[in-house]
Amino acid sequence: MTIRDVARRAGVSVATVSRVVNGSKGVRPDTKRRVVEAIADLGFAPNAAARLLSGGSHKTVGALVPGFNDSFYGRVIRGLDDALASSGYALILACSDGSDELEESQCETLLSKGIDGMVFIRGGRRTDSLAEKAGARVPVVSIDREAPHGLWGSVTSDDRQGSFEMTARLVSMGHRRMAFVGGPDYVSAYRERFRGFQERAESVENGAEPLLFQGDSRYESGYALASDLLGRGTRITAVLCANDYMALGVIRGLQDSGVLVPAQVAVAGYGGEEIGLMVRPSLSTVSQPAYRMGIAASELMLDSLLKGIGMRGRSVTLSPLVVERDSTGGRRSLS
Amino acid sequence: MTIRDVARRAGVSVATVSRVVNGSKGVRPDTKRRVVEAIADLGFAPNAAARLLSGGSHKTVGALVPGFNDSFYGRVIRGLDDALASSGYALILACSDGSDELEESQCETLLSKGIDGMVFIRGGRRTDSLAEKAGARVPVVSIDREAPHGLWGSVTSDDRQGSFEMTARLVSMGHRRMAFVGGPDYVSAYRERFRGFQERAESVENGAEPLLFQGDSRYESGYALASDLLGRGTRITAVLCANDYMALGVIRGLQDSGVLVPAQVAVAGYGGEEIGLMVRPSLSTVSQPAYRMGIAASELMLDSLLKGIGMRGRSVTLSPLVVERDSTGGRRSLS
DNA sequence: TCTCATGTTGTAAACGGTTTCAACTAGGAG
DNA sequence: CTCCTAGTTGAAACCGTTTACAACATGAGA
Repeated sequence: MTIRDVARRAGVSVATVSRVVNGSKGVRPDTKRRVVEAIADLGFAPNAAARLLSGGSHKTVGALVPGFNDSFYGRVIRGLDDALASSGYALILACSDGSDELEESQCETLLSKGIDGMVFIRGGRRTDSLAEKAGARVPVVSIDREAPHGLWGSVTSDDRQGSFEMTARLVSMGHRRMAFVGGPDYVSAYRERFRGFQERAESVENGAEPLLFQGDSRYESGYALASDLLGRGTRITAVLCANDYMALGVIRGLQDSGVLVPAQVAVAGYGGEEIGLMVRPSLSTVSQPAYRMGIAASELMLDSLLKGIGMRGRSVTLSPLVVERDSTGGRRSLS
Repeated sequence: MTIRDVARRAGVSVATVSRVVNGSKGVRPDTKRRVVEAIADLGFAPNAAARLLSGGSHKTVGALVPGFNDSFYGRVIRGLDDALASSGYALILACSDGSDELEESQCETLLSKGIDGMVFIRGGRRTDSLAEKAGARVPVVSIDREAPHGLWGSVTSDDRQGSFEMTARLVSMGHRRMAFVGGPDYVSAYRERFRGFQERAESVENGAEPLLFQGDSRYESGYALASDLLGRGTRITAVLCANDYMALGVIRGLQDSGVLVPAQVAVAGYGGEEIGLMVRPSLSTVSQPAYRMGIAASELMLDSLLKGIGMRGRSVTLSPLVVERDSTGGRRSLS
């Protein structure tokens, strides 16, 4: 079933069929009708590979996602897709499931589909080198991960600021001894979140090292760390976690040890996951502008695709929003 | 940068380069070395479109996902991807975001990438007609949605059975007046879940119509329906929801009205979402074998792709698992 | 030396579209 | 009637690969 079959059936040349299929003008109405009929009769659908080969583009951007557990990814994807779609571009995804090897092969898979651009969302240990390789072929934007030396486009939210502000809120509520539950070190976002915490906490703890507990970003690790938090000599009154799932884990862990949240210990998360509204106590968190990050990444991408603007050094940083809910709400401000 | 450039640089013909690139044998070692060097020097990467056009296949399957809020989708995707990858197939995704129009265009996008097969996960009102169109081009499998007249492959879990069993558990715990919170009617899974509930509940309620409250599958609708549940004359002691998010909403709604869960009203969800473990009371639910559903769908697909087995009438039904946790645990069995 | 099998390499024809350019048509102006 | 222009249409080149087949070289066996 090729364009030639259609041409034969309609009694015209392949060029004419191509024109009809692509809506080019310069085809007489009745000729066009004949062709359209032939297409319908034969159920013809143009071969994408041939089309792509012969000059065109798929008008498609690929995105590599670590997984779908965090609603963050879903919101980013919606932003990406909405903005790309309005310029006629499509988005296809591949899932690395947080594995470094898988990430590499999935990246190759996407690239081999003839995509026009590539978006990396967060990613793992080796994502930078992948992005560099991909960058040699198509424009690249990374989301929620800093591009080393500004080698490609990046969209982040100001994790340091968000963390700083949330910590400041905790301090203003009277907390003096606080702990941070961190995530894997190779995620720049997690490092920044600790930095923001550190910067605000330090000034209030008279030189005591800010307490850092290392988690793996999942609920279970938060749950497990709860007992470590309690085991400390100094009494911790507030905990900021590098993401919402660990925060939930910490809350459950504390509760299962008989500690009241927020009355005895305040707990805050980071990310603005929707689940934070569905739990009791509802979770205080720093909400990431995920949807807008997707939009911003698309805009960077479209600048490059449509206007040929290079990616080098282009980066956008959005501001997160501190959302106070019940998990930090038990204490009244002492100031 | 084409195969011709490489050929020129290595001083061989394009055929030889192609042989080296594809690892075909019949190339002298030193010739091969020269070609490999030329490829490395030039940074050559074969053009996928040309490759695809000239006989090959991408070895790629596409999947259409409604969204990424439910962890169900993530688990299915992992199953799909794992099983496909072990046969050398890749998976690419597109997200319909629950919108019917978007679903159509995304489907077209995937198809136009030259995929070898198509998987529909759940889907919306118009998914069947889309699947039919897609089925004319490539093998199709639908997950968690029945294929009308067995026109293409389908993998479901036995929603009626799961619902029936959970209801039976509630009955055996002494509940006599129960309600069901349903989801959108066009999702066959939701209809089946109601049927299972109905079948078991009827026999215990002396001919009273089983109570059905219609939700939209989201947390908020569950929350909103909680007051309706309370408004009933008859006192409801147990609620089964068509999915976990609505169940969480119902629980929060009841709690906010001062009703104790599970002491006064037992609430169960459906789906086995991971979030069910992170809330208090932890959520009783019917766990869907999502990962295994992904695996099963891949197997159907690979049967068709590798062995040429037709899809018509092929369907797999897996058994869900009743998971009792705290949200139904307050009552002791009266039997 | 001739023949033949074997191993290596090159030529050219697909694959299914898009697009350039030339050719043809019809109609209006001069 | 001739010339020119605008509107349609078709022939053929091209996109970058794979692969069937032909061609050639080499060494062994007769």
